[in-house]
Amino acid sequence: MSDASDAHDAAAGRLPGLTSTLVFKLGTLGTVATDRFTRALDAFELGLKPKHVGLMVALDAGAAASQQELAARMGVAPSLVVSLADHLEQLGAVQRVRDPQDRRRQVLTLTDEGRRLLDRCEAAGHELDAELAGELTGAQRRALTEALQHLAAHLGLP
Amino acid sequence: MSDASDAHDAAAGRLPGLTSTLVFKLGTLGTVATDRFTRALDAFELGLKPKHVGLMVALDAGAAASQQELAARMGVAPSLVVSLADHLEQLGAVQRVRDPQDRRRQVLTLTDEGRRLLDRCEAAGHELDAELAGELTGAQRRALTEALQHLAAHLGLP
DNA sequence: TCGATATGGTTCAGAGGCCGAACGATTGGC
DNA sequence: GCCAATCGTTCGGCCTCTGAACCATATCGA
Repeated sequence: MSDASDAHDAAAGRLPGLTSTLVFKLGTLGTVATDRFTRALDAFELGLKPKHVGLMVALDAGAAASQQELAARMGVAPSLVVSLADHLEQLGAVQRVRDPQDRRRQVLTLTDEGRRLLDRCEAAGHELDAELAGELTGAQRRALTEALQHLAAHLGLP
Repeated sequence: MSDASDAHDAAAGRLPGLTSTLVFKLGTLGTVATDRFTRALDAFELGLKPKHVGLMVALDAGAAASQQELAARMGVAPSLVVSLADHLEQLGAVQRVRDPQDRRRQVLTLTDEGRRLLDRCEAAGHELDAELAGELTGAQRRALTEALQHLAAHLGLP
């Protein structure tokens, strides 16, 4: 990890710097990414925020789940899931069904409309990918995706 | 990017999924990263948030700058820089000096105390890096850092 | 069977972060 | 020497998210 820029910093009497850190890079690039994604969603004019999409992804990922389970998966307060689900239900993207086995639980499922919406989000995601990583070589892009995949897996994320 | 998991999804009648997207990965991992960094800063008990560190990094990166320039660099409203600088000044990490050439401008500089503080943040960053990427091979980690570097450079970030 | 306790969902008030519109101080153009 | 532009600051408000109530339902124990 001692590359040319580090050597330059050292010559200037400085440490490598926080900017060479993984957390820092991930943090800043993460904000940029969600920022752009937010704008792309705004273009849909459906009042969607990244968290709405996060909920749909969580729904799509596993078996039908209660709102509490979803909140846990998303690392978010259950009360937030309520409002997210409210909005998605209003859009017809999500369906709330009382679990007959336990009538306290609301089982959320993605409707066909929700699938279509999620597909649109995915398309937007790919566009942004091209925009972001357009100047990376195929190999670089592959390495990046793979490394991020490892990281996510290591942290127990989707 | 058609790998095994994509093939699996396709077999299940699904598209590759938003989760295979770069924006999505960057977004989620970015939140995790800033989340952990925030907690690390909390341990300092100085009331610091990632944006404070961002300001210090911006100060450290270039020549002495006015608050407007810093706001532009950080992609943030000038009024926010005021409160960030207020707090850092109160900690003795930053110094405000009126530019004699243009007495409207406040020139911010990092004090020695600020440097020490920034070093502590960097140390925390490296700890988190070890925690995050501990299970990656050296080559993977190098590839990741390099790719993120490319991305950041392409977007005009530090 | 019935009461006590726990759990899922919802509502609501409020904390926290951030922006945009004002405003005073200072500058540069004419 | 006035007028417009610019810098920093203050302040009001929006938006997001959480935690504490609350009702409905379920489970446990006697």
